[in-house]
Amino acid sequence: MKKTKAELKREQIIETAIEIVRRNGFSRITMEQVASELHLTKGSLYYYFRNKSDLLYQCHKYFLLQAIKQFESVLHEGDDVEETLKKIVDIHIEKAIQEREAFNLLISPKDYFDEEQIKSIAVLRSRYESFFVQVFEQGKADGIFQCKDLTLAKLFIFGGMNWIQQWYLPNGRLSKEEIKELFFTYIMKVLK
Amino acid sequence: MKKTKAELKREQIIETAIEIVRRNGFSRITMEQVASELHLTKGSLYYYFRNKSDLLYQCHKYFLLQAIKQFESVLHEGDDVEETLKKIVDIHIEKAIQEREAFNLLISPKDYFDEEQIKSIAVLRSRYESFFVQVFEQGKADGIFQCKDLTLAKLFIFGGMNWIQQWYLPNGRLSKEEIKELFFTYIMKVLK
Amino acid sequence: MKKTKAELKREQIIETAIEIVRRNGFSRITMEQVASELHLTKGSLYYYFRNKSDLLYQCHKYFLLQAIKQFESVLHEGDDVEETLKKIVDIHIEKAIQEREAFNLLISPKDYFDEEQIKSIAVLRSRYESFFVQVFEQGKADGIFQCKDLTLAKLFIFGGMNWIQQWYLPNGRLSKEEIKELFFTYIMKVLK
Amino acid sequence: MKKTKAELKREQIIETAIEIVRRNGFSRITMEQVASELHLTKGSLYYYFRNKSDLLYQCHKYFLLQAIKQFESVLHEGDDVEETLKKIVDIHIEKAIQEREAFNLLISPKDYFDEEQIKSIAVLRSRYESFFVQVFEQGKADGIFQCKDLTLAKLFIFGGMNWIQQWYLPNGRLSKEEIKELFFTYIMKVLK
DNA sequence: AATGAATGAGGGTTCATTCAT
DNA sequence: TATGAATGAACCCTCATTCAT
Repeated sequence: MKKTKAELKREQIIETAIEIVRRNGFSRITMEQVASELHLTKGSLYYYFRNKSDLLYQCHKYFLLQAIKQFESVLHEGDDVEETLKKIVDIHIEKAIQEREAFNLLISPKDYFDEEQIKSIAVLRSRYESFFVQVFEQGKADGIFQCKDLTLAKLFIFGGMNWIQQWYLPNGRLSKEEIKELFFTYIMKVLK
Repeated sequence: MKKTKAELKREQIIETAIEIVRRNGFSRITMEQVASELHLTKGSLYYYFRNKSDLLYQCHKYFLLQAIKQFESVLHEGDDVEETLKKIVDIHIEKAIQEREAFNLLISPKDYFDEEQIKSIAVLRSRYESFFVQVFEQGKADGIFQCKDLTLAKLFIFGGMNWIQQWYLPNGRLSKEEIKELFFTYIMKVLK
Repeated sequence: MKKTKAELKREQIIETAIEIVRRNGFSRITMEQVASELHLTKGSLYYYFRNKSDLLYQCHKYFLLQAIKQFESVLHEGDDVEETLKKIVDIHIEKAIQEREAFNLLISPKDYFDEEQIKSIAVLRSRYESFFVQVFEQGKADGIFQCKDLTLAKLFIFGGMNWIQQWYLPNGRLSKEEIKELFFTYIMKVLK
Repeated sequence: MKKTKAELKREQIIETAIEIVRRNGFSRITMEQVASELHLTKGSLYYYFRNKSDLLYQCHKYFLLQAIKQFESVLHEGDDVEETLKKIVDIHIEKAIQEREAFNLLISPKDYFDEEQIKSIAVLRSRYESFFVQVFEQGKADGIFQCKDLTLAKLFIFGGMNWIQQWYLPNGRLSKEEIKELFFTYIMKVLK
């Protein structure tokens, strides 16, 4: 189970790349930048990653896995449906706000990756989203949620939350907590 | 009120550019491509637009204005709140689906434009969104909507709708019409 | 002796071009700029001038002729050698300072023009310089100047004066008048 | 104290660039040309220099430093004021004649560089000019030179010498040596 | 493992110039 | 006379990628 040196280095590069995305935005990251931040040369990166797309894909994966882990620990707390939902909504919104740019690693790049990579990402995404799905289904089973087509509702709700990234400003009219609170009520309304 | 030749040409270029965005995506459009598609040389474009950013900005504007016009004609039909809302939701969703990449012209580029342009876009965007806001407010005045914080709700709802662009597939489980129907019910739930 | 309309327009263009050189520098003038300042289009300039080089050449000529006229009126005042020299030195220095950028019209562009134009400019330049030469020769005839090789001395002196353009600053240690005064003494020293 | 390979290459590029300036003139050098002359691609130059302005700045610096070195070795010969002056005047004139276009690296580009670069160039220039200043001051201290305002005189003299570049022709009436000789006498006259 | 050096394809921009109307 | 439209050649610059060492 031990990681090889190369694997550790690979992780280190990924973490640095994510950090850069966080700071400079997804679209503005360059191989040069990643390398120099690690005191490496551009060329060296190609020892660890086939190309830029590959590196970005790994970042994507890494970021999603981290988020999944967070969700898992929440689910283990065994709260009731509503409490659990509140918690994972809070986490997701927190990410959308806090990570802003890196959040794009969680959501889009669509046409950036090849077939293979997209498939693999799709799997992880759906694992990520499954936490919401599970809670929704549980709520349905418990008779709390009567919403038609929970799968579509999930997409609507995700959209609402992810969109935050587009408009949120630190010193806006509402505090982060207020937003979370209100969004939760909207989500509950949709589901009920 | 007649348009000069140059203005017509400018529009033609804008339409071509939008078409290219539709096909290839917002981030992959080049001046070269726009020019060649119009049987012009790169240089000629600069007769009509100061630079790429200017062209893209004009596209943005053009696209938004078109959408606004559509909304206006709907509003003039003078239906009740719910019917009006259904109509503009349909239009917006239709755009998100039909335009896909060009839809990005309606939403994001954030850091691509300069101060001035961003301001001007902000004005148009808010005009676009104001159609929703009006309906929401009317609904509130009519006592139909009890939702707390309609401004935030609007953002939530927009997010939900815009997100469609990310997941919609022509031959998915649900038809376009079914999606519109269901989304409308979600939206109504949020607002009530 | 009347000037045709076209000739007048040509002059007007030349004057505008010189004005632009004055403001923006010799190397940064564009046809576009000249045209727009005259409320013309680029294309129209080519009705009056074969090309940019031609326009610039005409400016050169125009500027030189003006300077020559100034000198002529001074010479007609019939002062003695030293007084005359002081006057034309003052005028030349004044130009170097006041015109700065346009002054380049008086001195260099070397490799900008074609054979024909260069020859023609050479003639005018030498007419311009001849005022100095005349005074020098007169001084020699009068026994005031003993300097070896007045032709070379002239070049040395011109260089000294023209160089002002490179270092002069409006609020420098010395006033314009002081500079003129001192330079005149240097020049006299060289000639004696 | 050894130079790295990269530094050597950088020097080689600089030397090539200077060579091109010598041949084609300061204003007509292009990155493309520099690259092709070195059997490199344009892109490669950007490995060594941040941009064209940077390359040209380095050329400027290189050229000035070479000239300074030459002066230094002359000063170490410990001649008297007049002999030293003759030597550095000869060197300067030699450069003005021999280098012609490249000589512009020594004098003008004014508005081509950024603040930082201009400052750095100013320092080197003043170091270059300081050799003349030193000799002038020594001459004054020795009672040989009575000239008023040596600083201004220096500018006058520099102008006279630099101007050579504008008019010198290899097969002119006077040989290089004659010019140097006569110019020296002019300079001495100004200073005395 | 890592580097240094080089590549090459692209992309944006400027501008003198042309020419039919 | 003048314009509007278009051209095309030049140029600068970026960056992912390669590869011998």
